[in-house]
Amino acid sequence: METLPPSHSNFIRERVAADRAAGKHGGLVVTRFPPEPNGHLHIGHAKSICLNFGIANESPGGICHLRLDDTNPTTEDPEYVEAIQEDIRWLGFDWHDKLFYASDYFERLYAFAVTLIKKDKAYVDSLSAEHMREYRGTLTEPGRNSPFRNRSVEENLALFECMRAGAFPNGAHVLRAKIDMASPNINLRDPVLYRIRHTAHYRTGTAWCIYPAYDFAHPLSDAMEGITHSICTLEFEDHRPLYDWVVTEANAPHRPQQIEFARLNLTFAVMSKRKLLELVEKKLVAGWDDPRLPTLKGLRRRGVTPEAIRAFCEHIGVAKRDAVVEMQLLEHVIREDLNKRAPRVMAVLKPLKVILDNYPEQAVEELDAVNNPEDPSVGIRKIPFSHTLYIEQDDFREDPPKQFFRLAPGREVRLRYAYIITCVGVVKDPQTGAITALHCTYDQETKSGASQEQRKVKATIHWVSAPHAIPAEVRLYNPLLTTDPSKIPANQDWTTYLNPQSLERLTECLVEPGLRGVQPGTHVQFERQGYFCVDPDSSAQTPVFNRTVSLKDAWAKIEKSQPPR
RNA sequence: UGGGGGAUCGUCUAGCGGUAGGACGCCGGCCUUUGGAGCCGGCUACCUAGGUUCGAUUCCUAGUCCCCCAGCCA
Repeated sequence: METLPPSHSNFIRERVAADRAAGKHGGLVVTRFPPEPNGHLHIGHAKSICLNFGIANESPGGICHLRLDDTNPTTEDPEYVEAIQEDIRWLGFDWHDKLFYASDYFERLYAFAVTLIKKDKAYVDSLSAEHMREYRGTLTEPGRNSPFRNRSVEENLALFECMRAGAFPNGAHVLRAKIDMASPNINLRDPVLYRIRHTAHYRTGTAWCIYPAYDFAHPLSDAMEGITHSICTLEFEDHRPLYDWVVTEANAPHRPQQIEFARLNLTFAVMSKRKLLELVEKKLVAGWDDPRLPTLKGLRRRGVTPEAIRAFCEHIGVAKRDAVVEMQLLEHVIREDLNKRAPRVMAVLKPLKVILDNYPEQAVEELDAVNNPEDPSVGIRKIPFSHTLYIEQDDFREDPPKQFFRLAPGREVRLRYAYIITCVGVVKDPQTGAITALHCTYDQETKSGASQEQRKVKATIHWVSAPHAIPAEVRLYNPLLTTDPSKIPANQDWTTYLNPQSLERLTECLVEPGLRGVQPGTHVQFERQGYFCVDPDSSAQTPVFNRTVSLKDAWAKIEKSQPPR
């Protein structure tokens, strides 16, 4: 095979294509993305969104519904409903007018339940939760029938009606499917279909005090919407017989096909809803949009574009085996995307003063700098150059190790878009011995672009002009976890694996003057350092930058592999 | 342990009885006024054992290992 088909095929797309070819569902493709509004979307959801919307979009006449799966009023919140929609739109997908709520189906779902009761396929059980658990049996032992399993259809109908009417307290009764308490598939041992919850729902208010369970509401919602392919994650695989049972026994008007795939796992990332919520609630992170989180809001604030996320989802593929994707792959697609679009600028994160002894003290030159070597159409800009500059502390070594090409006493480097300079002196704090400034000389003949200058230097470093630079804050992010989440023992407090260095705030940074007043959300590359995104915390005087991802750093690798000196 | 799934380079992922491919990563080299980007080359894989077949990653059998299920969560 020489080239991959457009939009990497996978076993699900193949099945959908085969169904279409066979004329199943009249050749129609209707998918759905069914989040529960009890948390914010993360990159794992993005995989599902790309799959569901992607498949629909590439099928003629195909459509993907957005359905808020809001059947549990105790955990859900309208705040999430809005946020979910915002995130999906931001990712670049459109459900058109196909926005649905499971809660809108409550009346019809109730009718389906009545149908089931009338067929003697469901009954009201009055066992307590604890007793029900005992009656359910274990993985190896069959369950036992509830003593209430043989209630008459009439009694069940009456009881269920009373449940709806609010005659009973929470937990007094449930509606159960009547399937098989001895089934080797535990999900088929008379699963709960409805439970009593005297809790107001964010959409239906107090209209209901009984709420349908996932296993009942989901297949029927799919069926009512005419979903052809109901794509979900692996843990629902052994619910599929139940899904099919509900559709059949409730006499649903349509039979969707459930297909399961493996959810996304990412190294060093917190992906579980529970843990994400814990981080936010315990204020271990700044909020749902903390740039260290793999939430869509966090990634966006960090500076990851929707295009990069979609490319990532394309790269990781879709299969049924459990997999943990390396963070490096995400970083790669982010760099690939930002390399093409992010304008280059110069910023010094940890400044070291450089005095050019032979440069006129009051002189200022405007130098030409290329905005993006990958995109000539964005042109050039002017940057000021003067007698006093700042360079990166990391770009100078008093005692340079092997293969360190940057500045050192007696050595020369090129200043990007400017001149070649030579280090002629080191100023130290007499007290601490810390290096406070460098004296250098510049070579007038080596001005960038001057055609006569052929001299090669080993390194080019970035800089800013001291009198012109503006102060900035830069936030560097490192993995939130010190290990893969899968390697954390279940009996241990996972928060002990939080990386204390996950956020590094640098407040003494200096950036080139053109960055004054940049709009939040702007992407830039700080030359030689990485891609950064302007944070909403920025003020008119002081921009704040989030490091989206660093540039690949060949020197860091060399240095790491060198024996310690 | 009953049931349901899954095992292909370090990591993702292709393969659909005919030379095991791609991406990330890693290692070299070229190029370079970003140690960036780009370009070139290299590295490493079919869970095990049998069987069917001219030929098996693919089909069959028996194992092994991993994941999921005992919520009135989804």
